[in-house]
Amino acid sequence: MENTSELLRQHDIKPSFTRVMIFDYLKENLNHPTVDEIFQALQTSLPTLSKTTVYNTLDLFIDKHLVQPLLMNQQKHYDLITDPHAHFKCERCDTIFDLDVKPPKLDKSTAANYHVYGTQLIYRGVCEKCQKHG
Amino acid sequence: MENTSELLRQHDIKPSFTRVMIFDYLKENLNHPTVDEIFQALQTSLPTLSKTTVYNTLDLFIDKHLVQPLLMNQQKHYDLITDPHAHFKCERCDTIFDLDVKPPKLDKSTAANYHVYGTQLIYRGVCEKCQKHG
DNA sequence: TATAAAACTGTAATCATTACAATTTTATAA
DNA sequence: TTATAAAATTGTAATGATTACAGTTTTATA
Ligand SMILES: [Mn+2]
Ligand SMILES: [Mn+2]
Ligand SMILES: [Zn+2]
Ligand SMILES: [Zn+2]
Repeated sequence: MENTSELLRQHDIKPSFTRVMIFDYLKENLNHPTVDEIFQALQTSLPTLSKTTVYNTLDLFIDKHLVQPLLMNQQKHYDLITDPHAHFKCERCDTIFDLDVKPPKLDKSTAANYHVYGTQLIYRGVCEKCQKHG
Repeated sequence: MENTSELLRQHDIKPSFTRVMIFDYLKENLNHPTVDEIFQALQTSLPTLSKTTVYNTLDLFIDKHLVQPLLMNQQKHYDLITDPHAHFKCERCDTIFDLDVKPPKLDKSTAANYHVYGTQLIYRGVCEKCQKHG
């Protein structure tokens, strides 16, 4: 168990109470929550929380490369950047599953002209449950 | 040079004039255009074209696995499915560059529970031009 | 030629995200 | 401590890409 405040400071983020709460929520919920899910989950412990703050905080985390946004059709999902892994997006139920597959690193010659922050490997299709149901 | 009408028919799409035009535009413009770009480009040759038709047609192409949507923050970009390749998204100028890298295929055991339509490998970062500019 | 189905159009509604001004909290210095 | 400035947070309004939908045109079929 790591210290969130220290980790945020290491990434040039002042660890306000709200920011720590949002970060810890992401750490304990690696199932790619949306802004609404994060907002609703934290409302009881942070009654004055504003949805704008959730947006701002997540954008800050993304800027500092602590969080990766997963763009879905309807709304963004957020994933703490931990071990490199791939995702499977079900196009029926819009669930994002983790896959234990590492995205390939760009070789030097291909990456020569780019400054690469992060990598996403996404498989699109239909999950088992949705295949059965129809 | 392939015959578009025939190709569409092979994918259960009735090759209307509008659909062929939109498909051919995508074939000749592999730079990941948006709906607005497609719409504006085709307006001169199809003066009565509606933006809704562009949306509907692209959704149809996606359903039939002819086109892959690339989700950006602001709006969707569309890429004809041809040779497997990766993308680099510049987070400053929102350009999507093609990379000559093949996304890895899921091995049988990992893909056991999923029906995989397509794969996306996306590198996020800053392109050369944006690095220089600031 | 009549009828039905499919394709297309135009406008209105949706809704996640952003902009922005006001307020509260936190840091800094007299 | 107290005053002042900076940063963080809030709440509401605006934005804008996408979708819904009803009406119209085109195409297929009998
Ligand atoms: Mn994940
Ligand atoms: Mn491409
Ligand atoms: Zn599913
Ligand atoms: Zn750029």
